[in-house]
Amino acid sequence: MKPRITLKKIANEFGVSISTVSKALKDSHEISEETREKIKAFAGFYNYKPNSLALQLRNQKTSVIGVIIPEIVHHFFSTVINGIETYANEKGYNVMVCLSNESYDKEVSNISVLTNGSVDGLIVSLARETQQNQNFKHFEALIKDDFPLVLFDRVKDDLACDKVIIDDVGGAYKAANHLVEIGKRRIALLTTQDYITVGSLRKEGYLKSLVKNDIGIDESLIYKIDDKQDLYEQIKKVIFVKNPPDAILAVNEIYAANALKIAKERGLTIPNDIAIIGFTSGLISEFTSPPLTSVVQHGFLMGKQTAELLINRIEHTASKEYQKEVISPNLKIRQSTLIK
Amino acid sequence: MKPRITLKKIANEFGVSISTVSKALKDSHEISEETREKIKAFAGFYNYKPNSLALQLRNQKTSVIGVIIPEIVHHFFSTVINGIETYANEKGYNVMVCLSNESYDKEVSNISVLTNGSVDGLIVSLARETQQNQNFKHFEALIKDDFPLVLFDRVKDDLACDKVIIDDVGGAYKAANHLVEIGKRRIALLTTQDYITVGSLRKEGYLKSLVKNDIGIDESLIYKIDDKQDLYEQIKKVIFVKNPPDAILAVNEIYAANALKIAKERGLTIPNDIAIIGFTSGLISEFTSPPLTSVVQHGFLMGKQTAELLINRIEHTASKEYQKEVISPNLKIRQSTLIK
DNA sequence: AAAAATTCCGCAAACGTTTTCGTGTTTATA
DNA sequence: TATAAACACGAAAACGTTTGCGGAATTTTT
Repeated sequence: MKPRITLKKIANEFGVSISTVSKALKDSHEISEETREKIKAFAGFYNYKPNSLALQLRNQKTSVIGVIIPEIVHHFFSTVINGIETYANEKGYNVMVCLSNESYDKEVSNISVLTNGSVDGLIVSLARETQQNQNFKHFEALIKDDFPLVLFDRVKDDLACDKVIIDDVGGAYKAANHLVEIGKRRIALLTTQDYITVGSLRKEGYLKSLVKNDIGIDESLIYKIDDKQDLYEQIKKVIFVKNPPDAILAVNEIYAANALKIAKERGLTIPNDIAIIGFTSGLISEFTSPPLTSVVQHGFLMGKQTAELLINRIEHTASKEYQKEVISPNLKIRQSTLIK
Repeated sequence: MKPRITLKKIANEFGVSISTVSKALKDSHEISEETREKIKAFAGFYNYKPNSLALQLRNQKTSVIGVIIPEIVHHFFSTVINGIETYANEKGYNVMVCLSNESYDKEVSNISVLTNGSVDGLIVSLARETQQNQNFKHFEALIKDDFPLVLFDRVKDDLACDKVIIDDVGGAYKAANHLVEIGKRRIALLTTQDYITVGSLRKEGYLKSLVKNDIGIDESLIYKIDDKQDLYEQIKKVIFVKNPPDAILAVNEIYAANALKIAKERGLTIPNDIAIIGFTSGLISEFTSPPLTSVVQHGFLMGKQTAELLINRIEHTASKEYQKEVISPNLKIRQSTLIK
């Protein structure tokens, strides 16, 4: 790579000082018009751009936001990043993306790398492992130093920082109510292992709905899927039973789509024999047949709000108190729950 | 945010010079063990980390890779980023992601921002607008300065830089051949507007296959979809005709999934009445019914190779010549082309 | 006891920028 | 003609780090 042109080189070219060049390029009245013009012409010709690192160091500000997410090949997370990027860009920030790959160690090391001065603030969604081992020392250290930090989606409640979450309880509640309204009583829940916060919150909404609708809770209808094992086989055990449920609420799109596929394999008609709803973030639900009714999550909005909270923090326009913003999901009704 | 601890502060604490502190922390033999230990203890206690900006400025190296893609809410691009991130991380680099949103202006400004010293190299996939207006001045400027640059997927051939592309011609060729093999003759092509390179390359493969299989080319079977208009209506015109095609080759997943949906609406059986293949990058094809045969694109591998080329460039371990790596897509056969 | 070697540390430059303050020269004012 | 003002520019510090070199003090060698 060719060495970039600097103020010093321009200064040498004209036999003036660095400060003169700097001022000339900023159209300072301190510099004569003649000098100004020739310096600007020269700089323009060589496409001079101030070195960003030098500026960042001097101004003690990078205008970069660090984002750490568990994975990026995931419609929900990429949608959130899109929201973050959009808002951040409007405000003159760039985005540095790091992946924890659900690993605690990677999350810790990402945080360590990003907080060495290269970003002004951090947006994080917790790795699965972190949620599992409940070790938050790396975040507590940040908080102790008042480092601008916003958690989204997968958060830890007692950490003193801004948070943006989906109303998972409400979403599951709405979805389960909908299933009851179309006449279903034996509603199975396909959820995650307990330590995944969103999974247990959605379970909470599901239970709340059953109680409200005077439907007894049948623990045998609650299936905790293990993501590390074969999905298909696990979900098969939900449907290939003597007396299958008449509805399924799945906490994500993949579970729902698999359930749909398996139900059809068993010859059940949808939604009459069995209705299915999934939490969604992607496009799968739209293209299954029948298309799946879904709880949609507004990832873009979430990203924007997350970025907004963070930038307010960075620029000290935030209130002293930490905020927790809750985004309500929508129920998008499609044919998998549409009884004629 | 609390001010971070610096060498200077540690130096003041012990009444020694900054260089002494720096050396002590690096276990230099120039510093007495006593001084070394107390400085290290103090630094450790306050969790000292060298300021990355200062290091970057001094070393003239950021260890950051800039990535500019048209959009991120897209399975293919997020998979590529995943590959880039994985490889870059192994090599000690971080990744800064910017979105052009298919806009020429945004692409130009992203490049301008990223090349002001904040990244060591750039990975780009061209915005749609850039492909349209064929203006590559911003890249030519980079190339003139020998700035490390790698283009992937949506590339411009005559730019003098490394490139990684999918063998789109070969992929479409394979796919069309497969359709012929299962007995189809009236194969419609759902492609993009001409200026999208991948669209026209896939068209090329399609045509090549027809020629090879002695099937006459019927221009009326080639549909150029406009992404800015309603997909559903456009694709409807392909299938709701007097004499619909007996197969469809779609240049992306969404076109294919829509075609499938519409074909079913028209009461056609798949694959007997009409077989469908799509280029894919996402999960939709797996969950449609029947599942769609797809040309799969190996985005992760693409990302890794792209990052590898770039880092070799940055670290001068690359050969003088620019490389063009071609990744062959696979044909994943599913029920939409499986004739019993 | 003198010379040489070793130990321990500080100075200063370098990376590239901005900005305050100072200074010498020219021009305008009294 | 002396003084004040205006003009045009430079020096230097600051952001935080690394590192070659020099030097004082101590220790070892001859």
